[in-house]
Amino acid sequence: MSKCEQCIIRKFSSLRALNKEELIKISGCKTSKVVKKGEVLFEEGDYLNGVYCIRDGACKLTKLSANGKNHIVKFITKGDLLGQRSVISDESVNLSAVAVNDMEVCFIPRDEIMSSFKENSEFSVEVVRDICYDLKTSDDVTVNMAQKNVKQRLADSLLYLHDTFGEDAEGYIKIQLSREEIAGMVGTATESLIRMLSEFGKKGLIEVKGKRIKIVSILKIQNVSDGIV
Amino acid sequence: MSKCEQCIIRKFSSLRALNKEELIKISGCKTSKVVKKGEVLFEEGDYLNGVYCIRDGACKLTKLSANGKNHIVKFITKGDLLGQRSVISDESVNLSAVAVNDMEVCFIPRDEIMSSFKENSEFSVEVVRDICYDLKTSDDVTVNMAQKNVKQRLADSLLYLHDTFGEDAEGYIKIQLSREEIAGMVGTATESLIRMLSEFGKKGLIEVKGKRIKIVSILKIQNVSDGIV
DNA sequence: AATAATATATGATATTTGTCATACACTTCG
DNA sequence: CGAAGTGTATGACAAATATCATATATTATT
Repeated sequence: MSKCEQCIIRKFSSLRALNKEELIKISGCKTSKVVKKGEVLFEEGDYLNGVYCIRDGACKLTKLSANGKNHIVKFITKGDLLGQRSVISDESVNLSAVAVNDMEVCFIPRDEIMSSFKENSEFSVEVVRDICYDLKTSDDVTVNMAQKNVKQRLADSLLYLHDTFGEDAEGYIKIQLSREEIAGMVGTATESLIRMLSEFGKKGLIEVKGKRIKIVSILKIQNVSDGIV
Repeated sequence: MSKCEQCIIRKFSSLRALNKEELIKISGCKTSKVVKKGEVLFEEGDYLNGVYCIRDGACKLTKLSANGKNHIVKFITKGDLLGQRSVISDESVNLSAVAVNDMEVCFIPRDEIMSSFKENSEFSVEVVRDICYDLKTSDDVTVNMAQKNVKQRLADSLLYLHDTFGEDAEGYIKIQLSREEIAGMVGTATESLIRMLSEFGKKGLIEVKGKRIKIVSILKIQNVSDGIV
């Protein structure tokens, strides 16, 4: 079993604030596992008894909406921690987590996290800072969802994907989602999304090759997002 | 100056987890003030050096959207704490706070909050629990904003207002907002909102008298929110 | 390789929502 | 009291978006 003290991944999350003893203790009780693309880490309503540290791969956090569509709220990628909110507030998770590519994750039991949270104020401040950041972001997204039209929201989603996953050698965003999934991020009908994607393509904002999308001009997409025509 | 140890309001927020010494210390350095309806507590981008404890009245938290409209994200009312996110994560606030009726608030300096946060784990857990709850709620709202149509969102907003402010003797929701403000909660044009309000009125879901709104049937409004026609 | 299943694309049309114009109601303030 | 300003309401129309139908492409399965 790999040792947390030597794991670089922890440096990317609030786990960086843990001291050596804490890391050794966690090493002893954590479990590692592989999650294949499409597999479910947890579902809306589940209670987690620990947090996941994402060593590789990514998952989507989704919520089933009132009208039966799966909305992708955000993606969790390599280096991120998953499930802190639920563990700390001792509530069920409100989102489902599904792998969007093959993942490698470590599971750290609840008790370890909570004891560090209570005893190591540097760690607790870090954790809270993360959650606060998420809250701020979520409020911003709420406003965008409420006030922007579908075209603007698609621009936002493309920028978010680009930001989160980066580009491959050819400049394509390093994640492949179905049109239905993207529609579920934007909050629109799949057909509408497809039309808008090809519109963006025709206008030279993006290049589409199957499921792969390349942003031609970040600036132009940003202008669309800001409603600058 | 009133004493925090004797103040009942603190029982409604995470401040309930503070011990007597902490409360006495806060009593000595807190300031109280009255904020008149329409006055601004802080604006998007400000740095707060403390948190507000709302002793009476309410304020709206708004954000200016890309298209220039003021979106009301939520209301903060009697008993709530305001500004913890910004203080703990040491970032500027992302929302503006404007009184929607006359308020009485106490201001607790940053240092007091942070020292209790670091030393009193019961308090820090409470604070984080609150922020986690807000995060969960915010994600839920995001999904609703993205997936529901204007009619459903209006139903949600009415239920939220009813929940947050309660009813007066005649059954009207105990807050008076302009049509423009409600439109800014729902994320729609003011004219569309006005039309929909009168549609709700004609269908007997609500009763409207000037700025005062009465929900006739919570159940029916809930059905609208759920898209059950 | 052929077939089935699924995803993507596009047209036609209905519905929803936004915009602009205008009218009316209500407040405020000199 | 009356004028000016603001908020609310409504009609007419335009634009955005959803829905349904269907075609075509892509992937999976045998």
